[in-house]
Amino acid sequence: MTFEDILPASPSCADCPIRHRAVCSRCDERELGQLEEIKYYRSFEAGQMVIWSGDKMDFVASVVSGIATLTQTLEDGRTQMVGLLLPSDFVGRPGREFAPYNISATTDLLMCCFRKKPFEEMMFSTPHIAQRLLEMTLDELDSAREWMLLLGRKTAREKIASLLAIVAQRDAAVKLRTQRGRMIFDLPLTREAMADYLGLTLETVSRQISALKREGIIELEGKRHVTVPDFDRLLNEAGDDADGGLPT
Amino acid sequence: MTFEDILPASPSCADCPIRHRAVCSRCDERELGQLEEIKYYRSFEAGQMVIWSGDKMDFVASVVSGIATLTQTLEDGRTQMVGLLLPSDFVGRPGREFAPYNISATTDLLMCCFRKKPFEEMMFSTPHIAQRLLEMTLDELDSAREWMLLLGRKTAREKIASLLAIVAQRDAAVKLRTQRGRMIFDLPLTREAMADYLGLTLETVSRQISALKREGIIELEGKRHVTVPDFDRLLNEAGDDADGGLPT
DNA sequence: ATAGAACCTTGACCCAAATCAAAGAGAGCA
DNA sequence: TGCTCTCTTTGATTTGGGTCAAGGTTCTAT
Repeated sequence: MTFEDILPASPSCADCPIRHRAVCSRCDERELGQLEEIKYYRSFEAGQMVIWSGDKMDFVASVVSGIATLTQTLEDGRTQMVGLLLPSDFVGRPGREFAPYNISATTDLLMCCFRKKPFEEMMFSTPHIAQRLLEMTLDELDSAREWMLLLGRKTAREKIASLLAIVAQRDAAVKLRTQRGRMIFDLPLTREAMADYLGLTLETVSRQISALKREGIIELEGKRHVTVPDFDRLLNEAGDDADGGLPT
Repeated sequence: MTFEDILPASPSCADCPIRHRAVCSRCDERELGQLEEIKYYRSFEAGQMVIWSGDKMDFVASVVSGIATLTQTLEDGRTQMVGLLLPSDFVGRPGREFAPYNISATTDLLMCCFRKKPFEEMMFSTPHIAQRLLEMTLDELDSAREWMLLLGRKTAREKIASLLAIVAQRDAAVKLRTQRGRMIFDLPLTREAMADYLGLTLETVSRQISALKREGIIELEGKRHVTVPDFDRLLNEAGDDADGGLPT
């Protein structure tokens, strides 16, 4: 499976794997050629570490398929997820040598990587790429801050509803349909990973999901397959009208 | 009082008010002249709103003196601070038309503003400025994510200790001395503002400050004037060895 | 000086979510 | 078919921090 299977090609930029959130909506032939030269693929198994916080990170990358998470931990093991990488998301920090978080694959993961040095050189010589990167970073910052509001002020139920709403919307976006009625998708995270994302325990996550199910706000088939019969009703439980916004 | 009183001038860039965290460590004469043409000062009284979330924001700016906060709120009034602007901090979003958060002055505030349009033009034609802005935005993102760990996983006591440690370090940095022993500074925030920053209630903030005082980890004179007799001991209460990191 | 407002502290009580514990459900495999 | 491992659910109990309430401080204005 390649990114082609997951994301429809942009006609002007068919072979650029990071065209969706990154540099390529305005790439010309020369730039595409340059990107082609410095790109390579890496795949990871579910549970595998992509990079440890503090390690040297000599690439930037785009998620082709699978899910990765960015996490931070305290010394005693308490962990907080600070970002979730879904297909088409970009990760990497031009101008930074070391990774600031743990990045790990929660499912099998395929990433399209670019060597950092040449990527940076390209960025410095190509204004629209630097602009695009700044724009992306500002998007991430907005998402991180929206998540701060969730972590600091929302109840457990609101947190769960917000997460479900965001995953549902991301899923709908990937499938190229935006709807506000019935939505069906698979949760890409374990209860524990959700807990780490929301600043809760896994038991609380489980209980709140059960409660939403009991009340008919969601339907569950197995542990992961979710049907949302009425998206607006779910959104209503999320504590705001926020149209999504998730860290990275 | 001008920024000159607060921040030492960089010799190569004496008149550029955003030299410290923004664009000017490598500015040449021509660029300085351009900045001079588009800059203006705005002052605000304590409690005044600088801008409302969603409003058009046609400037970028640097804090000269005073404190400003970035906040987000839910419809029912629960509010979460997502950033704290201290002297020398930069605020603004090249390429964005509308403000994503409320910005308000918590003390009297002086900002050095640049009209956005010409600032952006300058950025697009000057590679080192775009790079510097990207770097700054990545710093903010790291700080926001560090704050996510605090909001999601730290106890009330650890939150307070973390905030005190950060304010102490920022204060020491402005005074151009870095120390790890005795530190003396004034809290720039009310108990309520601290609560909004930390995702707590003001009563809990007050109780935890009292507890730290009772145990001799801090000394208080009045409500705001703090002495930290042993900085390492305070840091120890913060739950990690983190060397600061605060949302902008 | 005095009144009022804004801010802060402390106490009593309560509750949402954490913790501790045990048992179910699926998936893979021998 | 049953075994085992991982993930999930549910129950019982505890607790950190929220809520409600009453005073205390400090500052400003008169």
